[in-house]
Amino acid sequence: MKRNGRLALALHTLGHMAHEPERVRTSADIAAHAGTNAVVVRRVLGRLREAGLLISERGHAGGWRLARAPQKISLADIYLAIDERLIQTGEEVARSDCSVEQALHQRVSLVLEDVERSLISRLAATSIAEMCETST
Amino acid sequence: MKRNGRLALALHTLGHMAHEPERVRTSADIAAHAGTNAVVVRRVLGRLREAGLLISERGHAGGWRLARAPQKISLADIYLAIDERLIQTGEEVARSDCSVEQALHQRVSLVLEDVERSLISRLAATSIAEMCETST
DNA sequence: GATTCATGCAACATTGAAAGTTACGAATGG
DNA sequence: CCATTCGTAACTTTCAATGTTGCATGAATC
Repeated sequence: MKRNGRLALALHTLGHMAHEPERVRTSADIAAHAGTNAVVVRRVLGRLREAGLLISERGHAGGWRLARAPQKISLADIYLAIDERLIQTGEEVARSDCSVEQALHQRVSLVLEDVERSLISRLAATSIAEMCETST
Repeated sequence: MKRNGRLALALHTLGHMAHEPERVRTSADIAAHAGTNAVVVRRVLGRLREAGLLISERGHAGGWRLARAPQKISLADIYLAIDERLIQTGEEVARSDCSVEQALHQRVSLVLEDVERSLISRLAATSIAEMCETST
């Protein structure tokens, strides 16, 4: 898989799940479809499970399925569950004895946080259910 | 230096330059102040020169200086000159025989491009001259 | 002109995070 | 009991950013 992989994998997979919510998928199936590895899938989807978006079951008929109706899962839910920010905030490089550095960091961080909030609210406006309608 | 290094280095350096526009700085000086390497500095500032923000001169009294008044250089100018987008667009992974993938990509890209535009217009509102006023 | 200082640039090495892989344990159903 | 599937740890691979070295070029000074 390319870069930015976790979020892309999560969105893609949940998109398909929204299309057939009843179907239970194994990590191996998902990995094959996404062209990646089952362990990677478990790593990524594990975060979504922790966030309450997915349910996983072990054993013979086990696998992954949505934890709630696809209409109730937004792109923002997924974005927040995967800890992979599209907007690189200035990190923690903040402290510095250089006043220019500090002023700069403060100003830029403010803008970035604002932009991030805006991004999230835009993503929150679309559910994964709407995604597959669009693709029909 | 940490991650996100090019943009941070560029902003930091131009911030200082705005403070003392007349002073010509060598790559070595800038590198020492930023805790990095002179070649890295030249690589990064080279982009700003190509974008017309900086002027570099070789030889004995050579070095780097602003190409125009600091009031005329915005944070957006720097952001655009450094080809390091804070907003990771979906790259070129677009083409795929999977309709869910395509619908997803299209939707997310639209939002990201919009957010990117918004970021740039916010950055354009601040000049590097204003940055050092703030730090005074 | 020789020397010195600085950038320009190419080639290589280092680093670090993400992805991929292997291996094994635990749980579930037949 | 056995096949299946997730959970997780440990290790390897990959790749881009950064750092490093070396040398050519240009400009000022002697």
